[in-house]
Amino acid sequence: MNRSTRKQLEIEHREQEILRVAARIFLEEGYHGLNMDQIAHEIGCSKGTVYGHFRNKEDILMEMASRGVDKRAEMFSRAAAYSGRPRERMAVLGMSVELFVRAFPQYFASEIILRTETLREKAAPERQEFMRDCESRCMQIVAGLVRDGVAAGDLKLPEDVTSEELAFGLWSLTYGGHTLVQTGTPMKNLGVKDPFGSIFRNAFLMLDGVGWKPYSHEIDYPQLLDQAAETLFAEELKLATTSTV
Amino acid sequence: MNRSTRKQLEIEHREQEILRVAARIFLEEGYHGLNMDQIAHEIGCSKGTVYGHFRNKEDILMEMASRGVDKRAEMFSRAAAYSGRPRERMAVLGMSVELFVRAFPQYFASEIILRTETLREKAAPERQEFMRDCESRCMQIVAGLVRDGVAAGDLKLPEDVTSEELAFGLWSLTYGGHTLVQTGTPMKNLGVKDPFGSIFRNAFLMLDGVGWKPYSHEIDYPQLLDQAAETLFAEELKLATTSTV
DNA sequence: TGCCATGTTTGACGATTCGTCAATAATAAA
DNA sequence: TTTATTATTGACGAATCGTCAAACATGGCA
Repeated sequence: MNRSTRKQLEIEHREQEILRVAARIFLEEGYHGLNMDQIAHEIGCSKGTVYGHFRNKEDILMEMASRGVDKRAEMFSRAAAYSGRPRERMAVLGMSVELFVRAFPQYFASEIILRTETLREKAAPERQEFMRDCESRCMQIVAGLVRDGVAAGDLKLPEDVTSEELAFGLWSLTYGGHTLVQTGTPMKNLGVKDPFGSIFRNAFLMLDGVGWKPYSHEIDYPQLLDQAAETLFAEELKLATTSTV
Repeated sequence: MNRSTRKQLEIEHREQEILRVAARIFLEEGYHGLNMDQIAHEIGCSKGTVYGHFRNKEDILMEMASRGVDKRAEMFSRAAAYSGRPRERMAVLGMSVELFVRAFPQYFASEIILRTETLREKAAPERQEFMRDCESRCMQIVAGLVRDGVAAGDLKLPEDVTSEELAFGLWSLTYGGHTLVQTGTPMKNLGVKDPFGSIFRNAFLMLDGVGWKPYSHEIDYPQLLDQAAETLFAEELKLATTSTV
């Protein structure tokens, strides 16, 4: 290994360090608590060096959010490749969203804050682009599962609804639901005892509404999901349970 | 009118002015473009005076967001009191959300940014409380409509779904959907030609899924909604169309 | 009217964070 | 060893924050 490569590696390693430290600070101290001087201080380099990697705070958050969505896309792939009928695999995919949000709250929180456009656009264009790619991949996997269902004859889409539009609906519902939950909205007081389960059941209503078989009452979904969680997402499951307790 | 009352009115009037100016700046320049010095300068008073009304930027945004949700609750009431069967009224209510988002983009944008908890909690506790009240009222109206449907025998809730949980589902779906749309997510590229319509149709799928009659294909909903928009929301409709063009 | 008590407004101030860039240091090539 | 290139530093100016002692306005009273 020559010197130039070693240096390269050191620089790449620092990028990971910046993100690791930033994620911790962001989770603990929030948007305003996250600042470039502290990051630099904690990883033991100067502010200028941090700015060599990222344009600003939002650029760091965008990288963090993208990695989250990238991770989610990867979880979606695993779910989509699971055994069973398309709707069952969709249920597993839905479960993976909950697992993701609980296992990586910092990723999800960075996604939420970047839904404000004027913050989002402060990030480097390449990172914005990468974020869109990751989101697109997630959409494609979900829409693909819908198409699988159609191909298998398990559902017939209404003529005014495409598979992408149904995927968009599921995305809206889960994004919105988990955001409302994550933001201390006092769901308990509003009569929603089990918000996570509720998001799930509402997604099921949507799929029932489009006539996607087997309907939610026709299969023992809880058992299916427990099984799949153990098999496909053992690691994330562990993270999800430790980070909540 | 004695002088002390006049002074009172002047102070209250200034609070409106602050919000009016802040909304404009926030819409045009975003979160970081909104700053206390500029607000003070534009309404012609000192910064200290602005701080007499609001603790900080987030406090202003919280007031703005609350007024938006309050407005929405008021629109919901009108929709819920419209003529027709409960599901038809629910459709009208759903339409009012789209109208709201398009007519008052600044209100909705402030709601989105305050979904980040560390920003939200910088606002004065009373304002946070007021915000929760407004949200709760919206939920109650929606859940009430669901109960009306049940009472009318138009739907039977599954035993694991309460009317509040269904309302939460609709809230998640519309909040999430409009947020994804409002944040330059390139829906067109993702295969969603008509995002607003898509949110609507997905909500319909959910209601179909729970077996709420009359089903979406059984009624001429577009005609119903056009009619209701003219009758109930003439003013908002005008705002929505001018602000988009 | 003039004077005082009360409440309101002001803007200068210290503190914090941002993002830059000329100077310095480290590394690779000759 | 010398030189060229590349990476790192941290002091700096600019922007914004939130505060508060001093200045100002108001209304009641002699």
